[in-house]
Amino acid sequence: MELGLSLGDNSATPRPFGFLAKNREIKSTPTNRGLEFCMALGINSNGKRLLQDQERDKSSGDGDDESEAVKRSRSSRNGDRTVSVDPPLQLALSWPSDNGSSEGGSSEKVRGFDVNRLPPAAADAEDGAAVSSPNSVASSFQMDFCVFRGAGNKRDLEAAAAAAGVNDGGDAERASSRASDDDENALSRKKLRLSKEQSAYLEESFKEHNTLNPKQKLALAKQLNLRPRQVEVWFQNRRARTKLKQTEVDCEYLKRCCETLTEENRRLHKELQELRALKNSNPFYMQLPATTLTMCPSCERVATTTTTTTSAAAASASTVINNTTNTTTDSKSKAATPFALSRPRFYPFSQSQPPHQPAAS
DNA sequence: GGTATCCGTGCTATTACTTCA
DNA sequence: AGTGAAGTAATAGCACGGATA
Repeated sequence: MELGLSLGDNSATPRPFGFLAKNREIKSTPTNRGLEFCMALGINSNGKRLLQDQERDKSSGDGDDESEAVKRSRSSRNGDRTVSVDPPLQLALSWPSDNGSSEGGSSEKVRGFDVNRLPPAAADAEDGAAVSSPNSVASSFQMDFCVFRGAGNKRDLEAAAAAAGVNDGGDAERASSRASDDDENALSRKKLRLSKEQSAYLEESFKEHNTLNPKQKLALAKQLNLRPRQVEVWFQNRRARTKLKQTEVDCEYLKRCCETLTEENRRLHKELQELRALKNSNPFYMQLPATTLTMCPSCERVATTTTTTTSAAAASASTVINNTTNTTTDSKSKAATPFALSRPRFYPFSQSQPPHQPAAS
């Protein structure tokens, strides 16, 4: 198979960079379907990603154009001060079939293309000379292309720029070497799995602070030989996991709470019925003064006992029932509920201490 | 001082991939 | 070997706050 690479659109009049303005026009032209498969093939680590994106665009049809436009606007918006995230160089890739046939054949080849492998031509193109014509402007763009696309996305661009210092003379080199590091990662994985050491270290950092400032992010990334974006994503996902875990714990707690309250309510209702029945059968039975009731000093609630069989106790029991049914609306009564369980917390870290809970009465 | 815009960041939902039972 | 579930890296989109013009 032979790869034919051409700069600009396929029109007869080559205008090296005119296509940048016409990009979307080209893309939407049915006769240029092959042009969708352009730019960055095998040039750097993100060649794979770009190919995947193009493939996704292809498979999802024109419906994705809008989101793509949004993305573009976002990236251009975010990148306009430093560098454009849009590729400065667009390589139009044509796939001449052996029988010289149609675009169908070319798309078939596209489908058969292993995005995880460098195409031979591209592998040779690591130095940039193999893809572009020697006299073309493209070769002078090669470095920039590698550098900026290698950063991956907007946030990496920023991070890389911050790490290297945008205007420093040696930055391109540094960033470029980073990009080539990414090449290895990107080519050898579809999805990175962090090593145990990396995960453990990130976990340790997360224990100290569950968010990162840019400095910490960069330091961590450097230390773990990861991209800052990866560190950022890891922390994001870690926070999400923590929150999810907490939600599960909360849910479990509320469930238990509900069960306990239901059971207690049932019991008190039953007791109340018994007391009323007793009162009706014997109205003068043991009228004890209310002062015999005990009050919990911490929650300021009247403690009821199952052995109390006075009318006053019945009234008290009734109060308890009313209180328990209002626990969701009245915070005070909620806190005062004798069987109110302290809300458990998911503590991922051993050093974390649960908040102080008042002693249950 | 109020307003609009830009930018960075976090959160959430979702996807895509890997691992394991 | 095939499969579904669980775990998780990665992406996209949105909201919000701070900085600046």
